[in-house]
Amino acid sequence: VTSSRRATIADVAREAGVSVSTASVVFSGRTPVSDGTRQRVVDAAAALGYTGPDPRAASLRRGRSGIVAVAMQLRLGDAFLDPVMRLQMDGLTDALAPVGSDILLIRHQPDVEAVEHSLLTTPMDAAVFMGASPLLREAASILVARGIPVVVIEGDGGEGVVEIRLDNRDAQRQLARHLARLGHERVATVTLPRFPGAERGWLDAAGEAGIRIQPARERLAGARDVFPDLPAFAAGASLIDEGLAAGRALFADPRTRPTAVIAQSDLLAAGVIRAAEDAGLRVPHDVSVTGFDGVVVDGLAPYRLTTIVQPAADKGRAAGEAVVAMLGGGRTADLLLTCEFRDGNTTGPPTGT
Amino acid sequence: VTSSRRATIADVAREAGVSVSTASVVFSGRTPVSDGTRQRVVDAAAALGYTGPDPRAASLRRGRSGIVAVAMQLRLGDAFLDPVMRLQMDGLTDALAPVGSDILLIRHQPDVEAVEHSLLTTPMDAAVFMGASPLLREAASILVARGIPVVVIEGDGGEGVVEIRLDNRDAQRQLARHLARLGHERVATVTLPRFPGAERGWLDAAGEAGIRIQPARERLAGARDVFPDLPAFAAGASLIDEGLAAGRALFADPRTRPTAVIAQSDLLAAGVIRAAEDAGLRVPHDVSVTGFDGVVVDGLAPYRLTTIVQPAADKGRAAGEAVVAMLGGGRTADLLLTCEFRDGNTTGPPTGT
DNA sequence: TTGTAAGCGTTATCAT
DNA sequence: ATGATAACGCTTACAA
Repeated sequence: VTSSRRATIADVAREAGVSVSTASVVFSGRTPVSDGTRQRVVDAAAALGYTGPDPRAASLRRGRSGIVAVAMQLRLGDAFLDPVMRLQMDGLTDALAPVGSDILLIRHQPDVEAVEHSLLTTPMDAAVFMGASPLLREAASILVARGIPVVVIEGDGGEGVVEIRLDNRDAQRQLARHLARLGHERVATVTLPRFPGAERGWLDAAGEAGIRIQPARERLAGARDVFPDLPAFAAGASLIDEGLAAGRALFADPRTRPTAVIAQSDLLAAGVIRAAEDAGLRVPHDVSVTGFDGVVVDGLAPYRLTTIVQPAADKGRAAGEAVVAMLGGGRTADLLLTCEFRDGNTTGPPTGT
Repeated sequence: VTSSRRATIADVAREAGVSVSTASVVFSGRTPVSDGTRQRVVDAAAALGYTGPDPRAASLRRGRSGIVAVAMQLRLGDAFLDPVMRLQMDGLTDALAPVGSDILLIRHQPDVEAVEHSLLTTPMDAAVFMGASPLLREAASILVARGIPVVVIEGDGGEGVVEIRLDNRDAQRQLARHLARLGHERVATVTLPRFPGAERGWLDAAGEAGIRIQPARERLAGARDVFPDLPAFAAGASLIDEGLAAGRALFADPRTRPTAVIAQSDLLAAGVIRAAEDAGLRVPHDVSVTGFDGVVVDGLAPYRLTTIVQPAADKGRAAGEAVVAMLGGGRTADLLLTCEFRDGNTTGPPTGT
C-alpha cells in the first residue's frame, strides 16, 4: 500500500472494515471494543503505517491540547540559573503530572510582541506567568477572555487571573527588625533588578518608581518599614557576581559603609559577603549580611546565611494545582504563601567602628 | 450580543458582512485587504469579543503548531542544574527564534510510558532529544514515521534521526595523554551517571556494560585508550557534591590512591578537588585533577581547571538549525562538534609519594 | 480585492 | 459492541 499522503484513521477503518468511530475508539480506549475488532483495527493500522491519531486534529476536536504555557522574564539559561525558579518549575511539573500536561516555555523577551504572539498563537490549555510584567497584562487578559485559565506567580495579574503571592514585605520586614534589634542603624539593601535586564546601580526615587518586579518592590518596602531611609543598590540579576559588584559599591567608602546589608536574595548575599571579605571586613563582626530565599548556596561555607526561607516549590505547585482545578471547571482563589525566618551566622551586633 | 458559545471567525464575518476567508485574511495578514473591509472586520471582532483565531484549529489546518518538543532525562530542576544543559537550551532557543517556535519540555521520566505518551500526543512540529536513552528510540522512530523531524544531541538516535555529537572520546583521550605525559600512571576516573538516577559507586565490568549515557561511555573509552585499566567510579549526577563523594572514595586508602583523577565534568572535578583538600592532599602537587566542559564553576578559585572546553551552546544551536532546515523541507546531515583542550593549574607531575 | 468551497483528521453523540 | 453523522474552527487554492 503505497500512497503519497499519510494514512488517516478513515483509511485504517476502511482497511479494517469497521466504521471510523470504532477505529477511533480503539485508539482512545474510551469505549469497550471486542477483541476481534480491535485486532483487525490494529493490524490495519500496522499495514498502513498509521501510528495513532494526529494530535492536532485530536486537540481541535477535544478542545484540549495538554499544554500549559509558562512565560518567564529571562532567557531560559538565565532564568534557570535561579534556584528559586528551578524549584518553582519542579513544583509546577509535580502538580501537573496527574493530568499529564506538558510545559511549554514561552520564549524569553526579545520584545514583548514576540511573547504576545506566542501567547496568543500557541494551543495551550492554561498559562502560568512567572512574575508577569505589566507589559504582559494585555496578553493575559486576552487569554482570560478566551476562557483560558491564567495564573501568575508573584506578578501583577489582572481581572480573572489567579495570583500566587508571597508575603515578601512581611518577611523582609522581619529580617530588618532582626537587624534593628541587633542595634544596626546604618543599613543598606541590595535589590533584585528593577526589571529584567536592567543595569545595576544605586536607586534614586525615579529608579524606585520604575521597579517592575513585584518581589523587588515588596521587599524594598519591607526593609523601608524599619529603615525608612535605607539606601538601595539594584543588582543587574540575582547572581553571586552581581552581589559582589553591589558589595563593592556599598563598601567603597569606609566612612559611609553600612554596618549591615539586606540582600534580596541568597545569591546576592553570598556576593556581598565576598565583597566584604575582599574589602577586609569580617562577617558578621564588621558587617552583617542577610539573604532571602533559603536556598543552598554552593561554596558559602563556613557561613550559614541569616535569611528568609521561602516555599519556592510550593509556589509552583500551587500554580499547578490552580491550573488543574480551573481546567476541571472549578473556581480558584488567590493564594498567599508565607516565608520563615532562619537565623544563621552572618548577622551580629554592629561594632562601633 | 450575548451567546453561550464563543464567537468564531464565521460569526465575525457575518457581523462584518464579509466572507469567512476575508475575515481570516484580516487576521493572518497573508493577503492585502482594503482598509474599509479590515476596519469592519476588526470592529465586528471587537463587538463580538473575538480575540483571534483558535490556535488549535489553525494548527490543524496549517499542519504546524509552532512547537518544538525537547525531551530530557531528568526532572527540570535537576536538568537545569547542569550548566551544559542551560547553554544547550540557550543555543536551541536562539536557533529557533527566527521561525518563532516555542519549546515544550517533555516531562521528566516518572516512567518511560508517560514520556512516550507525551511524545505521541503533543502537537509538535519537531522534537529534540537531549541524550536519548535507548528506551526512547521507539518513540523517536514513530515520530520519524509521522514525518516529524527528530534531532538527538549526544544520544543514540535511530533511522532517520539527525545526530549532533561531540568528539567525547578524542577529547578525553587528549586529557588522558596530557596526564600520561606528565608521568602519571595511577589514574582513576569519575564518570557521569550510568543512567539518569543511577546510584553512585565503583564500576565493575557489568556496570560499565550498563552505561546508557553516551558521553559517559565515550569519555570512559577515551580515558581507557591511554590507561587501559583505570578504575572508574560513577557519580550519581554531575554535581559538585557527587564529585566530593566520589573523591572521598578515591582517596580513602592512602596506599592505593591515584596520583591523578579524570573527572567527566567540571562540576565533578570541583568536588574531587574539594575531597582532595579535605584529605589533606594538595592539588596539583599530590594529586592532579582534570575536568570536562569548560564551564565556569563558582567558588573554584584559585584553581583554574585543566579541562576540555566543549561547545555546549553550539550543540543546542546546531540542533535548532537542523530542525529549522528540516521544517523547511531540507535534508540535514549528522554533525560532529569538537572540543578544545584548556590547560589550567590543576595538573602537574606526580610526586613519588 | 473579495468570495466559494473543499477540506484538515478527529471525536462525541446518538442510534441501532 | 458498532456505526452514521455532525461538528471542531480555521486556511487556502481558485474563481470571480
